[in-house]
Amino acid sequence: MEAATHGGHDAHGRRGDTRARIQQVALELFAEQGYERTSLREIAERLGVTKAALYYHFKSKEDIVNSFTEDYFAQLDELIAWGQGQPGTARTTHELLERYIGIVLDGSEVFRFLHRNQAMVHSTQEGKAHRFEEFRPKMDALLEIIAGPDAPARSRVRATAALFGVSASCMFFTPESLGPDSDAKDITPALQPLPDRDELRKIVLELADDLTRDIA
Amino acid sequence: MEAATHGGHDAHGRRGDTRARIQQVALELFAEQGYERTSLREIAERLGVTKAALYYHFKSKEDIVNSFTEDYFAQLDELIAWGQGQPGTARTTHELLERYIGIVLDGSEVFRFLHRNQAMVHSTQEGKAHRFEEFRPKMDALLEIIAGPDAPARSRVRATAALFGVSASCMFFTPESLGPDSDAKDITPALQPLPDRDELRKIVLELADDLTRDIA
DNA sequence: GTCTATAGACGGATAGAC
DNA sequence: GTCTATCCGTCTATAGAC
Repeated sequence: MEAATHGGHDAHGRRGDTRARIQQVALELFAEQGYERTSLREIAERLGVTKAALYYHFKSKEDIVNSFTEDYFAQLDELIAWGQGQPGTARTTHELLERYIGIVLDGSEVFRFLHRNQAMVHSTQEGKAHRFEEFRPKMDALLEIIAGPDAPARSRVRATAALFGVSASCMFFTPESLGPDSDAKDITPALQPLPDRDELRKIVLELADDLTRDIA
Repeated sequence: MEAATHGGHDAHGRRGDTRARIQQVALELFAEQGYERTSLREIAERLGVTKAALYYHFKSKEDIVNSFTEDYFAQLDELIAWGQGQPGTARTTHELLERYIGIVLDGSEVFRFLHRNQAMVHSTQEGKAHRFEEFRPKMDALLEIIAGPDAPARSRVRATAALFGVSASCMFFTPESLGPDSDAKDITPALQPLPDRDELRKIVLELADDLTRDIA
């Protein structure tokens, strides 16, 4: 990921992949400060370009968001499709959780963004149709695969806690948000030191198993 | 709560408690749509007054928020103080979780607001000092009481999952957001039917116990 | 592909009459 | 306590030059 893919004759450290850089900076700022509190001016400034340049690469502010949520949602869809085709066994639940954890861990910055902009996910006003609205139905689908249809309250609650406990843990114990600058502290004290990725994966999976062990 | 406290000689159905009504409507809208996406104009409109009227009761938009987060935060502070004065036993953890669940359940609308406006909680820009910033440190304090100081990664992750799994569950399985209007559906299908409050409390406490059973 | 300049809307907040 | 009227800032988005 560090080495250049083809030569690397960058002029002043930055190539012509402006589009990707916009996505990267936007995701970072949206996740950190929130979508509404981040203006295009701020994104442009940080990139050393002007607002108008952004509109060459994306047709709107929301379009930037959609560009990096698409991959994430596609992964969830794939997981759901897989889960729905499996028998409703404990083995399926375990594997589903394992894969889900992988997705969250891989896309933890996107997940952080979704988490910190929940308000967007839940209410769409006036024609605006961001892709986020697809988020909740996806979580519901996962819940139903885990708990099964028409499951008792206890099962549904535990499945919910598993999914969200796992998500929150992955997010809090993953320092991906820290850009190249803030290396030291930003991390809440109670979380330190951060476990490494594989250890975290194991701990989180165990915990999710504990929550879903005895449910339908 | 339904009966009037003193006579009830309301003119046209609404008393002079405008301030309380502002809080109520604002909380509802902020929780539903998000803080930034809710304008003072919208709040005023729904109350049948003008923006300027709001400024008689509150000095700013943020001031409205602070007015209803204060109680909630005070309860958390009380809980933390209590927890810090207890021995680090399993019994303490159990009771702490029980009380925490009570707080979240009682103030579930406020909690929903905090959850859906995470971006505000995490980044404060330019002098603005909302009380939210106090939220994360409080959660950290609770985590430390549960896991103990210098606990291994597994303990800290499980404590985190317990706290956030519990919170998310309480929020999702509590229909308090539904105003007087939308009585039927708004609730995500996978959660229905909603368990009653006491059943939910029991289920959630059990789950939290499972997660914190074997940790420091 | 990136810039300057600007349109057009809407936001929070205040002054002062009633 | 509530209203009308208004100020001033910022935002998204676009037009058109280079």
